[in-house]
Amino acid sequence: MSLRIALLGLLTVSGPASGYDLTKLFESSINNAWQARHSQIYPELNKMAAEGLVTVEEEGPRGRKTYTITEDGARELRTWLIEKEPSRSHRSEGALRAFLLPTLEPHEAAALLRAEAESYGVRLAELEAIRAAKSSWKEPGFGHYALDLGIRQTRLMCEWAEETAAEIEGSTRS
Amino acid sequence: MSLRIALLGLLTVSGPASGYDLTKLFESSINNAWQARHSQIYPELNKMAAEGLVTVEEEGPRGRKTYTITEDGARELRTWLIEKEPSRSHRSEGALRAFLLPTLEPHEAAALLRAEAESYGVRLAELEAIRAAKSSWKEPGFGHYALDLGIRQTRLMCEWAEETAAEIEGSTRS
DNA sequence: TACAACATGTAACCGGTTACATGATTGG
DNA sequence: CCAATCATGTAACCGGTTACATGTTGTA
Repeated sequence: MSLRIALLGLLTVSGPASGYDLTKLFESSINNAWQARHSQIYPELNKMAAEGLVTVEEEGPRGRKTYTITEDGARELRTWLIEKEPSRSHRSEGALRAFLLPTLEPHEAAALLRAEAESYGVRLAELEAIRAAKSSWKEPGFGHYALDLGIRQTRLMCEWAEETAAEIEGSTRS
Repeated sequence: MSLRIALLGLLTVSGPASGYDLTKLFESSINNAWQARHSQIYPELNKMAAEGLVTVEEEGPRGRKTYTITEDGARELRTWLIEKEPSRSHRSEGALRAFLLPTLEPHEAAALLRAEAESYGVRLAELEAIRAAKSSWKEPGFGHYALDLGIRQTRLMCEWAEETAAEIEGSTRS
């Protein structure tokens, strides 16, 4: 159900857009929260149109269909955000790796964590660059909160990996 | 592929176990990193047995099959941990919600965040209780790192929600 | 003897990925 | 004219969830 919510959200903020536009928007904006390929987006838009959550207001060249969110669609989005309590269960490859660390030799686990910390560090720098680029920019709106959250989470992973590596090395060095 | 990795990890640390045992172990240990139902676990164990990653050493009453990890299985786990670089893409309902916040009125967004902070706070207390119960306990091993990471992540969400609510309220109150 | 817990499986379905397939328009 | 990009779709497959289905053992 979350895919359609994401699409309704994008349509709310971007205004009318085609499936093609939305596919690119997915990649450029919502990417660190959710992902979807065009092969999933197109059929979903058709389903939503059939259910009246979006409408095709105009058809352009190359078969382009421009979708607009309807009142029903906006209501659906709002209801999901406010009334549906967030599901607690989630999958995280990072957490799974954390869980499996003790199956390795301590020096291997520490090395793995150092490498992970390194790569989270790189990612953190990328995200901070994006924020820096946007801050001197117009509307403080879209993706702002999600980006802030993403930066915090990435920083956390980076610090956790570093500290845990140190902890493992510390308790081994005796 | 991660399901089989998780199963191999559990078999490594728990020793030989049945599908039934593993299903319960999933719930009680690895739960905040990954989830799986018995309907997924049983077929996967059969597949892994066919591929030689685990073996059925003994069959007990009620058709109970006790699986043991093989050297091939241990190698598979180790290789995955060390050689496969973590996939960066992940889905997070929490992050999606963050992204969608600006589609709400500021006062609604702030209220939503307060409620989320509240529920993350409850969850945080639960996790800390688990850690406290385990700390005065035996082996500092299993689930330790994953639990620590889970606590940090939950605390982060709690703080982020609280601070973001305050930020939104602050910028509105003019 | 009845109920809870043990124990394993299958089938239908849903969401997501990869790959296949097609064609129109624009710019160099 | 050719290539890149715009633009939409379908089919096969995979991982995961829900529900269905069945039978055994221990214990109150």
